[in-house]
Amino acid sequence: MKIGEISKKTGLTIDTIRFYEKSGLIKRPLRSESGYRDFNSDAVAAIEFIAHCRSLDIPIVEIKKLLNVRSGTAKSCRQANEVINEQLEKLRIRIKELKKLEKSLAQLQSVCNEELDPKDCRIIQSLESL
Amino acid sequence: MKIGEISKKTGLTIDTIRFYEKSGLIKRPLRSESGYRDFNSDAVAAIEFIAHCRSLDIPIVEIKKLLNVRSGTAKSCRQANEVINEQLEKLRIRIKELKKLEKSLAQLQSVCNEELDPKDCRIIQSLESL
DNA sequence: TAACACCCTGGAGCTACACCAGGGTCAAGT
DNA sequence: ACTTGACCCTGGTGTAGCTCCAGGGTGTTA
Repeated sequence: MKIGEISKKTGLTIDTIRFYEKSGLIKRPLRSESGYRDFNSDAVAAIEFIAHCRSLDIPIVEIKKLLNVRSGTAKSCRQANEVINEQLEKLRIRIKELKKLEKSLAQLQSVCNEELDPKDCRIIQSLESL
Repeated sequence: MKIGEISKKTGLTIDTIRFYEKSGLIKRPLRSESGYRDFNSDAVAAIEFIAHCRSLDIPIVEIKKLLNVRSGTAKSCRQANEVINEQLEKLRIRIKELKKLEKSLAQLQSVCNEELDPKDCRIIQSLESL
């Protein structure tokens, strides 16, 4: 399969797929006579695997670990568990942070919703001291 | 005030303050004979304002708009309201996305918490197809 | 043979900084 | 006078995960 077909199949852009190759996430595919990349079905499956991981916002370094488990390079799936656990923990922390931010911004939003002279805007005033 | 003092006062790193200067967020300060930056109290207030905005995760381009309102360059505070509204909206969308992600990851976490042979790990299996 | 869709490489740009090397400055202590 | 240590300077590189671009080759169809 050519890169454009993979792109359509996975929803990743062509640039992204090339980027994954350059980052060592996927093996360098065979090339046609004209130099076009030619992906076999294993490669396609790997790329789809990666796309699924990215849709869960798993960072590339972590995906590499998952790929090691997937390929059987790792002897157990412990690393996969670790990756998911860590990601989930970070995500939950992040959500808490964002909720705090939401409160702060909502508070800020509430203090002025008119078109005042800048000097009188309580948003700006609040941001001075907070 | 020298940059190190500002740094301690605001909690921003020295690099960050220099970065704000380079990005045009703050005016270039006067220099002492030896070439050290020397910030006056207006500059300090501006930097604190920026620090407060960043603590709310407002991006630098948006902070520029707020600074225009703050300085009275804008005639009303409409832009400030817009910035806060937009940020809040984006934030709420982001929180929703992250909650979905959390569900997905939690689901994934639940399917395997052992040390299995990689072939048998349901985390990996799930990531194949999703 | 022209048009058009597709592919290639290498490099720059994005965000908001952090970090580094290599060098100057300044005040205090000996 | 000299050294030490804390501070400051500039310019450049690195981070994550891509996106976009220029300048060029390839392949198929009319």
